[in-house]
Amino acid sequence: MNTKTQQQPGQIIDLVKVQQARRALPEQKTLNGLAETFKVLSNPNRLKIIHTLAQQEMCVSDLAALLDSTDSAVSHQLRVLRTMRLVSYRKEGKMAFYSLDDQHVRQLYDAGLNHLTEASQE
Amino acid sequence: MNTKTQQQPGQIIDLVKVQQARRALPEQKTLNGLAETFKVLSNPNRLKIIHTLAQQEMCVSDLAALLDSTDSAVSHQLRVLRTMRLVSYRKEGKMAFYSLDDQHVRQLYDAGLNHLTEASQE
DNA sequence: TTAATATGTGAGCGAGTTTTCAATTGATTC
DNA sequence: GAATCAATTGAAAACTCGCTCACATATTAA
Repeated sequence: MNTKTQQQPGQIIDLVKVQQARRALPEQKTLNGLAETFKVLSNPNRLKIIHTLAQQEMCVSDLAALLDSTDSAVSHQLRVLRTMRLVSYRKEGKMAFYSLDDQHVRQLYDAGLNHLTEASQE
Repeated sequence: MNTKTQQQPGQIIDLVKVQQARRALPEQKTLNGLAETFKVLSNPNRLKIIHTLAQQEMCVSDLAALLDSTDSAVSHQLRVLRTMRLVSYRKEGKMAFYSLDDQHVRQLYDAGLNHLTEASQE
């Protein structure tokens, strides 16, 4: 009659393997944090910001010029990075000078660059 | 009249700094590739898949059970990973056993985990 | 005070992503 | 053959992202 075409969970093939794999996984909270960290690095414009601010501080309008973007768009991106505590800024008059405030992200960025160049050599 | 409230490019403050920063940036192509690589790691379920397949092969329905997801959703994710050549699989009867096929991603994943745990210790 | 400039913000739109749903394929079993 | 099962697929729904636009805020200059 109407027993629905079983798009339900699905059958487990090797229960022991699944249980063992589940134990080997990091906590969900950890994975979420990790995904968030990678997500912030998953956009070319944010990568440019991170790359640049790792070397020197820069104000919003100069970043906008560098990225061929608008002040507003950059400001939105900087808010994301600020919220994640990856950048900090100092105010000078009407200007805000941003700089990178997290070495881990910087190292991940470098690791990514290295792996990319290594991978392309194969 | 109607001179629009200057949401245009915006004024450059320090031209030299912008030019110098521009020279220091990697090529756009490189940044796009880098962003792509990080994007694949920006989802908790894909991280679980990568973590698991780095240690052992597993079939689709067991992965679905492990992720508390459906066979279909997992199959879609695996197609993404397959397209990026991060996983490969062998067929055995009606089952497909997937495994990780890219050490770079694995290393980036590990680097991310390390940095996350280091960061939380501060 | 008025104007100009640098930055910040909320709403909303279009594009992209991930899941769901329904159906299909290919292998196995009866 | 028909039934069952693992996996895959295509389309649409649901959700997320990054941008633009219009406006707000804050500082400085006239």
